[in-house]
Amino acid sequence: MANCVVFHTQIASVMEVLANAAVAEICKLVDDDYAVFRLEITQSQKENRGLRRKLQLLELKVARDRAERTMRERVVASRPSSVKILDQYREMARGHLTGGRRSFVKPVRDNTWRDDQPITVDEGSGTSTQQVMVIESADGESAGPGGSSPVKQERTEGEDLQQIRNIQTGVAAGVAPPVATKDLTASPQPRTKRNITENSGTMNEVLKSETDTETLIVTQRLLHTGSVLRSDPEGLGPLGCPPAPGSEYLLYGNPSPRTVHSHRDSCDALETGNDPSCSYTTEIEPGNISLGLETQNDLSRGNLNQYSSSVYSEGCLDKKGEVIVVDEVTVKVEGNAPPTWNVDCHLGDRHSQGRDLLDYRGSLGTNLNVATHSPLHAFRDRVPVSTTMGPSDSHDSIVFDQVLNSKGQKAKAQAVGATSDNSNEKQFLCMFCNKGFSCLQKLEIHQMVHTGMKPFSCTQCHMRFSHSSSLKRHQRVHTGVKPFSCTQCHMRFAQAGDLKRHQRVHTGEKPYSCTQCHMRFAQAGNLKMHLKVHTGERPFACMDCGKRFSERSYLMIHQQKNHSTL
DNA sequence: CTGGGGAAGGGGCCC
DNA sequence: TGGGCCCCTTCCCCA
Repeated sequence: MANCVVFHTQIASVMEVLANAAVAEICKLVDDDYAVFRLEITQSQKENRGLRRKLQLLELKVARDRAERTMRERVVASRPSSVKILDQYREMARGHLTGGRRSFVKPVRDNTWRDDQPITVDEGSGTSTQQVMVIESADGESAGPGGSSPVKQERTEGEDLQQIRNIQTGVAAGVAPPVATKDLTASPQPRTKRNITENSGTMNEVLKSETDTETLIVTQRLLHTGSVLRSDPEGLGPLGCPPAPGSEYLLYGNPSPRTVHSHRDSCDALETGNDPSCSYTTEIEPGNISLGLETQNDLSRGNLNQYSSSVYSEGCLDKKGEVIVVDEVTVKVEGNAPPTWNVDCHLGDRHSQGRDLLDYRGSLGTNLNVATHSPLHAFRDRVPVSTTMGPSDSHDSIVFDQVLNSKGQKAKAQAVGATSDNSNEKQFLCMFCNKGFSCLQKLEIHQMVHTGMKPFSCTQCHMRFSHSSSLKRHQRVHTGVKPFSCTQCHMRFAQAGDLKRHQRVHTGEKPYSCTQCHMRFAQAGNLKMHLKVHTGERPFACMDCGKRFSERSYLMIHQQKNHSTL
């Protein structure tokens, strides 16, 4: 019995020891796990903080962009007709110039600047600057209290503000900066045209007949990837073509090379010795707009479309444009100006003929870091000013971004490679089809085929065109003008080609023959349609009965007759 | 009703 | 800026 008690006692003590050991082990495990968990939690919290910070930055950025966009829209909407504005340089240079340094041109008459003093914005760190030059008349006071114009804007990103201030203050060396850079919140200050004249002596060549009552505002906004006053990498116009003598591509600042220290990329091969460092301005003046800056020397040809054509389609020509070139154009024409040049990009809205764009939509990737020489960026980034733009803009912009982003790198590479070639022929290759063009402006126009961009819009309908001539021809649809009359009959046609085609009726000419039979046709389209007879091609199927037709019109007739519910 | 040809309307795009 | 060519679409007519 006593042994039994002793045995139990021993068992109890062993059990207790074991239990203690187990508890200690458990506690150790718990402590270890707790430490691990705490470490993980700490890391997660850090990640959360970082993400939250990023989110806040993104939200701020979005809000700022939205506010800016709203501001611009208000500006465009409320801009008095007598105001002449050269503005809207929004991130145009994004992608045009990548990395490296950006310089902007010293105002010629600014005494505080030494002639050899470059203003350089280092963007190597990836920080962005934006710069915008705004020239407007004092009439714009009506747009805001105290003459403050909502146009003037300054947008900075992150450290850019400080960078800009450093530039402005540092460069100006404590003296009044060459141009008035104002924050949106800054109280409006009266400006005089001296602001302009102080900026550049060359302005006076353009700013004729200014009145003393006019106030010109020049605001610089450092651009995201370059300056408004950035020198054109190729010494070309906004269309990339050399400004012809007499053209109004304004050389902003002293054209003397000693005053210009501009960023040059690999396109320098096309540079001439005289570095213009020009900043191109296209200034549009609707006919009813009284300008503070007399740049529209002939309002009688104020057909905006003509103007826009001259601006955008004749960059290679020796064309006298009524332009003050400070920057890109802001065009707003509504009302009685028949055609409208929309600065926003219009992607092809054709259904059957916009295949190029549609094809690209599907194949495009996104690369936010690519850059392109294509001024198409300007279209993308510009503020839509035409109220004719439909709600599809955003989508268009997205698509357009995709086009640009995915193809821009290639375009740049091609352009750079082309410019390194001193040959004057076919220097610029289309990034889509590799077709060569001798002029960047021609390339730009050609690339509208691929991008679907249609800057020429009809004010009487929603048709848009990539060529001004197409718009002009289209307008005969509205006017009913048919200048081409048949000498054999009384038929009249709006297009010369229609007349020529019609005359085959009289001549009996049928140049299109079927290879499968002996049928001949006067029109190629009719032959093509006829060929379906041989191929048995019937691509149009009725959704209700499955019957197939060779032509859509047959299908439509069939549906109307047999499935009238449609 | 369907299929097919003739002809015109109109836009894209190059030169 | 316009000419010219090409293309697609649409309408009309007829078998």
